[in-house]
Amino acid sequence: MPACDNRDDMDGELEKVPVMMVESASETIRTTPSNQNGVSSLNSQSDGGGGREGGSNGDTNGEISPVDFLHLQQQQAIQAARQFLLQQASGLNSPGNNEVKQSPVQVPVSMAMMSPQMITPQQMQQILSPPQLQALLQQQQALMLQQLQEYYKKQQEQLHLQLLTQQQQQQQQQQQQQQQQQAGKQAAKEQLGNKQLAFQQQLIQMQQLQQQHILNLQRQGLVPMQPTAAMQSLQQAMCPSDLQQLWKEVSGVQSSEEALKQAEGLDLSTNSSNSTSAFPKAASAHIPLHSLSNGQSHTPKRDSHEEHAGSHPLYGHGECKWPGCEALCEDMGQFIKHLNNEHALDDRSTAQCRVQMQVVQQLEIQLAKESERLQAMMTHLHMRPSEPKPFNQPLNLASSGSLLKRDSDAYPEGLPHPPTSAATPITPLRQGPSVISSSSLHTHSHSHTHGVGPIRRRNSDKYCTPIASELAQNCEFYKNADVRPPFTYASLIRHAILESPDRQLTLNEIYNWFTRKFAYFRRNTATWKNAVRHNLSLHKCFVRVENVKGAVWTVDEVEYQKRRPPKMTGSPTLVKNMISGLGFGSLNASYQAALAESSLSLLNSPSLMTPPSAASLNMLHVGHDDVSSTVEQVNSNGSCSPTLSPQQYSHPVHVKEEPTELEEDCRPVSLLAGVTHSLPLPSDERDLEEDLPPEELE
DNA sequence: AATCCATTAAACACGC
DNA sequence: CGCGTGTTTAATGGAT
Repeated sequence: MPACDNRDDMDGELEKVPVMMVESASETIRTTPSNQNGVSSLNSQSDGGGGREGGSNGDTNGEISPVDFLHLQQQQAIQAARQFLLQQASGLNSPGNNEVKQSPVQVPVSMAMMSPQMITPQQMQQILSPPQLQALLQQQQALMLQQLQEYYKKQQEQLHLQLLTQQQQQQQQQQQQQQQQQAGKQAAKEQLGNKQLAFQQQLIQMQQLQQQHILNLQRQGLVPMQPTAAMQSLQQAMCPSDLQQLWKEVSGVQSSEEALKQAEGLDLSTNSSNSTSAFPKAASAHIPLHSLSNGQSHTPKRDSHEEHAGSHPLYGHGECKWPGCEALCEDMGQFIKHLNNEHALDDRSTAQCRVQMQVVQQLEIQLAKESERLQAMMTHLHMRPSEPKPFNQPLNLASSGSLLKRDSDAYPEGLPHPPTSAATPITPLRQGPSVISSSSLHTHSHSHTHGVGPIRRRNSDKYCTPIASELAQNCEFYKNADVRPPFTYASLIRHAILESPDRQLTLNEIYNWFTRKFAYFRRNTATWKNAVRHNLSLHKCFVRVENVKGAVWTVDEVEYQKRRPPKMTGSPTLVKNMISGLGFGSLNASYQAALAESSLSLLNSPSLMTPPSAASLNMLHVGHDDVSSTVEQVNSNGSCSPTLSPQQYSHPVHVKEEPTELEEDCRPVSLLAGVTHSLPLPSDERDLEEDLPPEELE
């Protein structure tokens, strides 16, 4: 997917190149950026796509080398095989006639769960389609099962030898006799009738040895520990029900396990249930605990030891929420009683606890991965810092990075932050326009499809109500990111004009405003300038006022509001559209509402506007003016409905009519520009200014 | 399907 | 004449 996007980007760039080249030749505006852009695009293309900077993003995401893929395949297979192995191991404990309540069976499972090296099989899932996974899994499972079965048998023989020596030292001849029988599984099974304590002890020892052996193997990497198949299914579809199912499987493996054992004919069960359960429990419960807990700092805390203060995380809706339990408890007291009875410190609980740890760990890994992917996506779609950026690559990148970062840090709480996980320390990349991101995305892709930039989304016009807040929030972004703003020319022009001290601008000043505020408009100048002129002339809301120095453009706010669809109400719809546009339509309503609310709160509270604005102080004069005027607009405009604002703009409107000579004489329009140049500019701003053709040069 | 609107392109006029 | 500015027309396409 990333690759495709990149390709599209490239195509878009390429298509634009000729235009830009032509324009840059005739444009007064600094052409260096455009030229660089074109060149870089061409170069990257001549590379045969090798220059796909975007690849850096994609690499971290979905793409995987063949080697990695093979590795994953092996892990997958091994994982499946491990499960088989474990089940066999558990088979050692499990008596011939398994009792449902028998816990020893679960011990090996718990061991299995204590995977020291958490390899993520979900990588596999990201690459393969479910059917592919299924087929692959089955195939490899069969293979590896066979191999491991043989291997396991060898190990068993070794264990038997070990046991034999041990037995000779410690045991009596009688026991040895038993052991010989045990050596052959079938034989052992046939002699089930004779249960002797000593024999059971031997079994226990053997089991311990086997477990230890498995552990050793695991440590040596011979038997990589991985989440069980259940864990993987959990990753594929992690819903509560699945979790519950998993838990039931884990805590009640008897059935499936037994079936498997029988199928394999490896049932080693020799003794009858009751008596055995005690030993393996005690023995196996500790082994995994201590020998396996490398890396896993948290030792399972048992709920029975927790203090219960009215509520309990494991108790809710009258149910015990212990994994796979679902026991009904009428009240807390009953629940605690149940907890202490049913989920006391035993190997089963321990095993379940480990599984839960595993689950959490897997989820965290998954979360980290998804977060990383999200960041990469954001980076690619919004910032596109890795792309062969047109203008001032190093400078702009550096400056934009810091700016963005600062902006991000300064973000008010209420702002719709990206749902990045707190668990994953991710690079503090700014996600671009916080509110308009989707529309800008839309825009961008659209522009690519058409070769030449800007999109004209009608809906984008709807979005222009919040334009003030949008720009205020993301001005840094637009200044540095080559993203077309999701606003119509008319709204942008209006904003530019209203933002000016006198609410009037010359055409050239409007041009400069565009280039100053949007990196996007630093290229394709002929196109958008023509569009600006066209809009100025076309829309009644823009009034040309003759002036000594020529003419300035003002905004007839009444007219402007007139032409706007009355329905468009503001953030909620906006956010909704944006979310859907982002492909997050599945987000629950509450989250959407939260987003909408947060953006609304922003619009309604000028104070919240301060932080972002502070970041824009880099803009110096522009920044300041921008802030004040923006906030002003936000208050009126942002309070929503365009319907009620016209009056509030009456002032500007009037200003425009007065402007004539007196105004002009008092306040030359060029004053602003002059100030701009006299002031020291931050690096990026300076860059921008250099790019500008500015009237201020006059 | 019709209509509106935004965008883009382009032709043209005018003044400097 | 070239350029900037401004107006206008037409085509296109998304949105309603």
